Amino acid sequence: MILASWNVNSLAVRMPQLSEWIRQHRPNVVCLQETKLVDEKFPREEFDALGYTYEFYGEKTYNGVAILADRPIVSVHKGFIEEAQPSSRRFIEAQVDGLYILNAYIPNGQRVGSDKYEYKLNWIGSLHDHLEKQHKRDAKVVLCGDFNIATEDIDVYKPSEVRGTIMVSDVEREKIATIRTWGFEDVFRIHNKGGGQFTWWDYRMGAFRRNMGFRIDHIWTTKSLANDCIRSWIDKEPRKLERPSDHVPILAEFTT
DNA sequence: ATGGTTGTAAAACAA
Repeated sequence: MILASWNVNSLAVRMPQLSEWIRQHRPNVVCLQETKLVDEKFPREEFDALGYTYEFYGEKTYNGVAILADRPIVSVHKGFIEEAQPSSRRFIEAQVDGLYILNAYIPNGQRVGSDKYEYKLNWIGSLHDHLEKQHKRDAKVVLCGDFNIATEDIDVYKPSEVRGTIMVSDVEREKIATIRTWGFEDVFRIHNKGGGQFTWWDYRMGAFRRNMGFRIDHIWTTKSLANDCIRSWIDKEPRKLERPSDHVPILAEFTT
């Protein structure tokens, strides 16, 4: 089974690219973030035509997540049981082929020390509570999505330049480490030991051309599923298209 | 330390 995660930064704008990309790669499960669509506007017919089932949790203008699969999606839950603050639509989970698929769009946090940074930390706390209450670390669980955190220095283009700033600050790294130590492994990192492999480049300053990137989109799995993971990779190609998302897809293949 | 760009939506705000 191949699973992909992609922050499309507006599904309305990116649908033609996503549709073509799915046709080319036919991943079995696709987790999307930043769909920026109310549920009424979710492009059901286009995914029907592609032969995918879907579950989505969207809102106007901001956020929004979705799970697509080429097989049935069951046991869907939208949002957490309890959240630090009233729900922005950033989390959806479901079961596909007996795997628990958790799709997260972790808040960006804007600036270290800001109210939004505090919200980011609290949101991750709510995710931890949710895992404690709803999941078992000995089950086959995938947590993927846009984490908005580069977990190690090799996940950024120039650590000395960005140290302490948003997505790399120590406090948020420690916070996301509480999620990892709950019971996850970073399957991309298991299969790719080197640096310079990124999933996001700022739209500004020719960041992509200069490879000024960050690895902030992740696929983490529990131990038993990590043992089933035979490869994981990033597809940079969509970032080269006209009018790209600022993120690219990350994928993982499981024998499961 | 700002500013650069994109998306949404109609002036800022989020990223």
